[in-house]
Amino acid sequence: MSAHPHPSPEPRWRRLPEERPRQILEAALEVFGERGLAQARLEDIAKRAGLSKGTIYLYFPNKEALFREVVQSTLIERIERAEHEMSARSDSAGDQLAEYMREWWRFLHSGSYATLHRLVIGELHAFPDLAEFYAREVIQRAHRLLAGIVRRGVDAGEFRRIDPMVAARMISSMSISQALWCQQRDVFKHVACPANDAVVLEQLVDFVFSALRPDTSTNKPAHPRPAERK
Amino acid sequence: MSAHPHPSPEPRWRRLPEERPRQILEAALEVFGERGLAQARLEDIAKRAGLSKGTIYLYFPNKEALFREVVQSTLIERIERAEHEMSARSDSAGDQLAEYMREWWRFLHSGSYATLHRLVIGELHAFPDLAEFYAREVIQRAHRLLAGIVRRGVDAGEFRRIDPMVAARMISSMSISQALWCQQRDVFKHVACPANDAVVLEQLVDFVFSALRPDTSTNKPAHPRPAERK
Amino acid sequence: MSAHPHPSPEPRWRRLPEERPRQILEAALEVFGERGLAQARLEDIAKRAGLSKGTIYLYFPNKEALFREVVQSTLIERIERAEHEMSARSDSAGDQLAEYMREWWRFLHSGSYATLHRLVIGELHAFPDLAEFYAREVIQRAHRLLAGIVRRGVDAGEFRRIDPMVAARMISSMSISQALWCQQRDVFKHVACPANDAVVLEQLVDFVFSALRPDTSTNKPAHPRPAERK
Amino acid sequence: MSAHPHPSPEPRWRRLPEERPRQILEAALEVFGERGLAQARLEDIAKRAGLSKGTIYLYFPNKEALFREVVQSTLIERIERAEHEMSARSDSAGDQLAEYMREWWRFLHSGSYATLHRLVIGELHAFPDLAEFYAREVIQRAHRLLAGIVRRGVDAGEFRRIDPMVAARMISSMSISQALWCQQRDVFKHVACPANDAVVLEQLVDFVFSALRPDTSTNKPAHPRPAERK
DNA sequence: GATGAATGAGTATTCATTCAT
DNA sequence: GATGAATGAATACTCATTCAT
Repeated sequence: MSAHPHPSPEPRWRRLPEERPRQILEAALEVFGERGLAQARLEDIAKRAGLSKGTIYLYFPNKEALFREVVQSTLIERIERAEHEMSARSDSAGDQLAEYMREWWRFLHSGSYATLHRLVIGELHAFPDLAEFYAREVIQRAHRLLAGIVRRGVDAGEFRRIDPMVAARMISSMSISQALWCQQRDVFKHVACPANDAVVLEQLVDFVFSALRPDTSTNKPAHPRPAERK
Repeated sequence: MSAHPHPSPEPRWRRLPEERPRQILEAALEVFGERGLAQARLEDIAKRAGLSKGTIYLYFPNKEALFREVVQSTLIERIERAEHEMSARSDSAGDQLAEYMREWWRFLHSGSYATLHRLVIGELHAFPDLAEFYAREVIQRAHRLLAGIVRRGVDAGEFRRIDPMVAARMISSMSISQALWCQQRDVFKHVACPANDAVVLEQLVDFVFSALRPDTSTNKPAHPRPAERK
Repeated sequence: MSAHPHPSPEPRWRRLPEERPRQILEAALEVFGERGLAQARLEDIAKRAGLSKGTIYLYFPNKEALFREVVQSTLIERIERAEHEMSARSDSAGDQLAEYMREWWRFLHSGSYATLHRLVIGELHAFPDLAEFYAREVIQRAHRLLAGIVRRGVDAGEFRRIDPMVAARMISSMSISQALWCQQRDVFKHVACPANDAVVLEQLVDFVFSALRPDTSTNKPAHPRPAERK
Repeated sequence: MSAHPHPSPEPRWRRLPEERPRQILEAALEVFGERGLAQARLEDIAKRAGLSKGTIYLYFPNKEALFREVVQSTLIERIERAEHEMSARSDSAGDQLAEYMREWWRFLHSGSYATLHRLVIGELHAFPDLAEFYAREVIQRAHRLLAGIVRRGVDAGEFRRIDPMVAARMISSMSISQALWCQQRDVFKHVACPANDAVVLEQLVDFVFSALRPDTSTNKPAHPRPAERK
């Protein structure tokens, strides 16, 4: 669903120009990522794509539509690529969970994810639809996958009884924040783990598995119910 | 061409110049939050503060400085207010941890936090110093507190042996993401917990306590080590 | 004729404030001189005069009027001071001419003259009346004086037959330009005489006396009449 | 919202982009001349050039740079044009001097010279480099030429012994001031020669030749040395 | 009188968008 | 299709002027 050539109703598939939209989208992602939506000038994007300003308008009706396309098409592409690389599944839910967290981490850890996250959050006020798209197509998708694995683990007795969707939310939320911190270590030096990013992943996996490990005693340590906070 | 404070003919006990900076900062936070830095017009901020354009320049040298001030001063103020409300401490580390998570959640859950988070992340490219400030003064501060509590819990045997800073990072990272999802439920409806926000907090607490509970059985369910880690 | 206190018809002569207008005018001359009319901010003038912005408006209706007053009153004052210092006259026209050129040079050479000249020329487009005032009250006055001296010299046979007004114009025009060059040596280093300013005055006097010296032979060197240029 | 080059519906053989800089510079010279640097609105300049505001910025980075270009390029162009018109030289230094003074007068007498002079003097405080440029490229150039002619005249015995540079300075300084007065007769009516401008030139030439004529009698009418020169 | 906080008209500058070539 | 010169809407910022105190 990329690129609107003109108001004309998609006459024929362009030959070479078929490459144009992708060129433009890639250049746009870079420039939007570096300068933000408002500060990115169409001319810079054109230059980066090796085109001229006017050409962009042959493929996208305006800057806003270009921005939308950049976010949506890049997210989709990255997600699909990530899912494609999902390695063959092991048997145990535990193994699968660890494997998936690793893939997920690799995805989150990429520069383009960090860029898109920033753009989506930063323009949430003007493009709530993009944020929703991102939530639905990226996070929710991960949630479903994670929840499925957890459910099997619970059913198999590998994990303690826990609402699989809750577990999925916990896992993804942790991963997202920390991947961002690691990805932008210079800015988040005060909060990111000082160690190697691979170590962070292990810490995440470790924490999750601890939280999911079955109760051997009955002594889940009672934690205070907030019931009556004054 | 005389000065019109308002079109409305209210004489109003104007002239509380000590209040001006705060008035302006509050209006600016609102407008920046609604439109983003680039789209926020100084004139709108002025109008919202009940002032005129020029007045802003009596207190802030330019839009960028105003933005910085908005972010920094609001963050500080909110953090201080939050810490001030920290309730008296219970004895057990567990109780304390739950209490602190509750406060932290309340803070994260506020509209102004969500707004600031969005602004900081969205302008990270242009104002990395603000993001660093946010990381240092907000997240790192929480990390230290959380880590302290966890350490005591570990020492007291309430919690399993875990690096307190790692635990702190896990707790804060989960909370931050999920608070954001809850805060903007309409946009993140696909990923936020469909239940009440208070329930989310309980899920968080529950998950954390599960992850921290001491190992009674065989130390820990072996989870697969990433075979190919080079 | 300085200062308009208010639209009110000059009620009574202010006591101390009588000093205010002068303070302001002096400060204004400085600031206008340093920055030019457009770049001079009323606030700077006020600060320099040790007053506050609003006070200026008690004495001058607006910036333009202040500018007019600065130019006119300063010119008058400086001219009057200069004429007052005119030394006692000698007998011979030659002596008188040299004396007057010296005084005139001293006047032109002062910083305030250079400043006023710049202001008047620079704002000629907007304040032609000021330029006319300057021409009339400063240059024309000098012309009359010079012409009178020359006339006596011609009558006495000290000088050759020459239209006294023409001679006056020659003398003043040379002096004005060169005084300006000397006054702003740093800028006009390429055209001002490299020697001491006193030397320049001597060169001027010398040149003028050469031009005025009587014809001993009849051989005023014939110079080509432009009559029939191609 | 399409481009309107003019309100008038002339299709006009637009698109001569090579002409743009000149068009703009000419319009700018006019508007700067009429209103001064500060009061000249870029939009007026654009309108006068038959362009729109934004177009100016395709050729000049900002108003200040445009102003610099206007002054420098116009000065250079006018000087070169003037020198180009310098008529073939006669033999005698006297003839040459008169001829050159005529050309110089024609140049000084032009509207564009007067305008530039006003602009340069008026903005001296903000653009001293322009004044220096003017001094170097215009006045100094004339000085060199004049001095050369005078030197030959002195060597040939046509003129009295005089430092040629001093003579050059005298000649140019007189000419500049008086050309300005004549050029703006309405403003300088009190000081400019009431006669025709051609007459003024003749008076100048006459005065200069008188000053340069050789001494036939006792060397020179002693003029009073400033007694009190310390 | 004096002050200086507040006002808002006025403009330089940017850049998405158009369209003649 | 592609280009990039031209356009003009949009806005940050300045500062003369006002007026409540």
